[in-house]
Amino acid sequence: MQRRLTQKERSAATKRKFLDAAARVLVEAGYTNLTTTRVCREAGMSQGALFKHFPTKTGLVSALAEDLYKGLADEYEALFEAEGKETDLIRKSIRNLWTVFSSQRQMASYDLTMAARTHPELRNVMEDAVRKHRERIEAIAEKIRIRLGMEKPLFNPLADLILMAVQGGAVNMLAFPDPEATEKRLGYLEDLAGKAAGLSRKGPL
Amino acid sequence: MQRRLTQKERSAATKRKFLDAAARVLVEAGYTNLTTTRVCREAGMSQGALFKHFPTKTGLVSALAEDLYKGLADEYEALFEAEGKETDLIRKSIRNLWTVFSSQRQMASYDLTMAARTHPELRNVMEDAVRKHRERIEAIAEKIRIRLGMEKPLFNPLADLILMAVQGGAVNMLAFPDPEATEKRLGYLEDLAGKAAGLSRKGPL
DNA sequence: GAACTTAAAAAGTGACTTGTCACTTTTTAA
DNA sequence: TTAAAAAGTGACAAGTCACTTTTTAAGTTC
Repeated sequence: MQRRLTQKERSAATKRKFLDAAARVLVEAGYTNLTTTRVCREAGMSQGALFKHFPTKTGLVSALAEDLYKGLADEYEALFEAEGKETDLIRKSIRNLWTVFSSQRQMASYDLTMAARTHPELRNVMEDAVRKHRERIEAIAEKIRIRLGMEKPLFNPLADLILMAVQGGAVNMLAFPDPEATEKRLGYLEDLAGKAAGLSRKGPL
Repeated sequence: MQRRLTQKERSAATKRKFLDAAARVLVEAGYTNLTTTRVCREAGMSQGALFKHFPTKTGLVSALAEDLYKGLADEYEALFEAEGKETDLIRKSIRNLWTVFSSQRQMASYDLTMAARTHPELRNVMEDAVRKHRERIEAIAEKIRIRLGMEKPLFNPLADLILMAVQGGAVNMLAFPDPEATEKRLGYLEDLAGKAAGLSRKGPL
């Protein structure tokens, strides 16, 4: 027997339903097809309910953007924690980064990023979300640096480049998947990082 | 006195007008706001004229995608040719790549890329255009490799990584510009490439 | 449990979308 | 010169969009 929900719970649950539905629509159909009508259908709710909780479509999309980026950083942190104190940290960190940046959720985020470019209100929200997201990723990178015992002047540029490359690889891959080429390029990245780390005692790369 | 145009010329000129107008709309307003009405207004032509030359919106957008990618590769080739036999080829090649990949035209292409993800017909066209584009860029990379006298096993992974990183940097920059961070990261890339090239006589990186 | 408040559903509304159609103007060919 | 073909016009049909208004149901308070 299901206990009856309070208004607050009902409200929160409905909001969540809409955000999850919107994320699914975004992944499946892209921002072009992210209509309020479709989100409502996906959520199994009415238009009225949507506009009660998110007075404008921009409001919904902004909330979605924040939710997506929070989820991405959470996921990366969880993957990092799950590694424990294992060896081969560099390789695994790159794989983790790749896992996150090639996910459906990231794809949805890129879709929103492109939309935000010409949508000032959404843009402001996303600029903020992206900055916070980046800070969380950099915080993890710093932990990795300490574990590896690498110096900042060597590690930081390397980490920056790896992040750039993973992002570039991901945006390509998400649009036009090519698993073989992707795997090859990930290998290059791992080699580079491995060599650079190996050289760390002998001076900068 | 303006000489009369043949039908072929008239037709070609009009098509070009629509393609250029569509590109401008795409850059200024994004794919979300790329409507046939707006393209016609921008081109100073009627709706009927547009649909005479491009029977569907998808047709117009597909033609636009091909046109954009062709323009991007042309631009990169032109920059490469303009370099002549100068020194500092690596640094300049990275800058050239960056120039192309951070251009308005590239931004428009990314917008279309995201749209194509959930638009099968456009997707097919773009997959093709992107492949051709990549081949042209790789052909130039090969010329650079020969000039540098580097071995393929060293150069090709490096070039791949640089391309990935430039793409990643560009997609970030186009959406959320940060000239300072961008310049810093470009510097990292140049350092990496320079060091790798410098090591080429002593074996792989 | 009656009175009140909030949530959700149902049924609009007007603006905007792609694509069409009947018609005019320009170019070509005989 | 004239008939046919091609290019271009602009109003409009059919449908979808974001959002509102009206009605019903659920939850809260006295």
